[in-house]
Amino acid sequence: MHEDAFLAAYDPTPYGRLALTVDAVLLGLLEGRPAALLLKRDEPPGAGCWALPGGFVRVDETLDAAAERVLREKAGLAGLHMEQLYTFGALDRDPRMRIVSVAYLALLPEHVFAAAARNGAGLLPAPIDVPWAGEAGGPVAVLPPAGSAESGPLRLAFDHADILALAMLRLRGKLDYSEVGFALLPERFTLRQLQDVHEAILGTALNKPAFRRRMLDRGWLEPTGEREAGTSFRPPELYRFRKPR
Amino acid sequence: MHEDAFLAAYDPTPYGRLALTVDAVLLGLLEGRPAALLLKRDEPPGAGCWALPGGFVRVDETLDAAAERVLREKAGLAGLHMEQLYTFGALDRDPRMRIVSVAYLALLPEHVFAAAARNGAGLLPAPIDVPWAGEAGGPVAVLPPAGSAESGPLRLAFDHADILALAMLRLRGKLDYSEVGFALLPERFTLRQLQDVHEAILGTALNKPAFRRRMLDRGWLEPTGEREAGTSFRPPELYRFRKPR
DNA sequence: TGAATAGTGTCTGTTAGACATTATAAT
DNA sequence: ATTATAATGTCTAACAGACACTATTCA
Repeated sequence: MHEDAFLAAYDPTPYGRLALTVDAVLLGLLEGRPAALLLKRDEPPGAGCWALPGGFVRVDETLDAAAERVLREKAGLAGLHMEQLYTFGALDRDPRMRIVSVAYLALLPEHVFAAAARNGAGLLPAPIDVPWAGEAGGPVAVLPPAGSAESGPLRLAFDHADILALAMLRLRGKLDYSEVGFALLPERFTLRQLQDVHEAILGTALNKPAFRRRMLDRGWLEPTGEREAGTSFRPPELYRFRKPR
Repeated sequence: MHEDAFLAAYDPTPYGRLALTVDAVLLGLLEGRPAALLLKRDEPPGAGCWALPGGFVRVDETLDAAAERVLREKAGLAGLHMEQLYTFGALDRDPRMRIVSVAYLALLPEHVFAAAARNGAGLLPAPIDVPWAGEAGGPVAVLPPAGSAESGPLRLAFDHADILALAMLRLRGKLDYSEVGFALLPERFTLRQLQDVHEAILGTALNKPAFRRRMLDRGWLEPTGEREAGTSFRPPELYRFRKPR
């Protein structure tokens, strides 16, 4: 096959091997706080640390397909919307060899998140401590879930803390104008639950009437006519997310 | 070195070779309209088409470093801010082999853009026709510059039209709340020029008093006290961009 | 009836668009 | 003076935050 002028100067073989992986940030809510699914690493590098589910990109699959495969094989999940987040290419990300990783982000509804934590081998649902640091975001701390044997913030392998921090920042940025807030909730939810999600992700308190107005005016919420049961006070109405056309 | 459980199942070698490149979207303004620097391809694949400057990522350089090297070697430029845009991994992007490409975006001030077009071998500054298609963006058309031998919209090689379209969309999205609008202008500029840049990128007309207020209230503009020369009417004041602290 | 939260009405300050008006330089 | 554009003032509508108020269910 004819080499063209554009690429001829950069024959890759002399420069050695480079591997490509995908890492999946699987976000959900744990007791109303943002949380991620992590895998415990038993062996080096990063033994004893926690890591994002990930895997190598095969030569015959797209990046999106690799991300979906990781989701399926590592977390037992399928059919979720996954969005490419960023590609991490530091030289020393992995001590074994040069590995560039394309990070993906998926948001898991309540019950899906819980089910994945039960079924995915070794998956730990870990709350993310999101410091309020303005637009810049800042480093996140990942805490052990209640009842875990771990103590103190979890140590994350490789640059996975950076990846998680960027995922939270992206989520924050898209929260106000996109539908991501609904992706973390069950099919039917109350406005209070929706506001709790927003507050947990943003790390700030929100004004109740203004939040209600904004959400209802947007036209994405459909009242179900039903109300939440089991409260010891006035039961709130349940809403459903209706896709905007 | 000890293979760990997480990565053991995905030894990359059985899956064949995969190459990683960077492609640079170098945006500037041509007669007040957004434009990109492109390279003419003389040989297949994509002979006769235009392509973004790009090159393979070496095993001992980061993605950012590879993007800067491409900028230097293909466009003769250095010291520009480059931002990672997206990673493109379709299977048939390049007919020769599986190539995943990390796209980068750089914004070139007026004179830098013009100089690069003169000095970069085979670089063509091509105006981008940005259809106003709401938030979704839509496909862009790249037109030949005035005086060019090309006729009709330029044919772009590989998936580079997609990359350009995404770059324009990203630019649009960041225009209102970030400093990107200033990156395309010379050091001193008038408010009218700034508004023209915004209108060209957004594809819509903007309200003049509101635009002035918003820009001045933001505190990023410093009046130089000087005025533009050579006008046949009241000369506008020249402003300078002052970095927010 | 009290407690607790759901849900609403109203006021106010901020901001953007529309439009008219004034300012200033060249000819 | 005329002309063309710069730059500003003012009115109004939309919207968000603050806060108080009413509504509804269970204990």
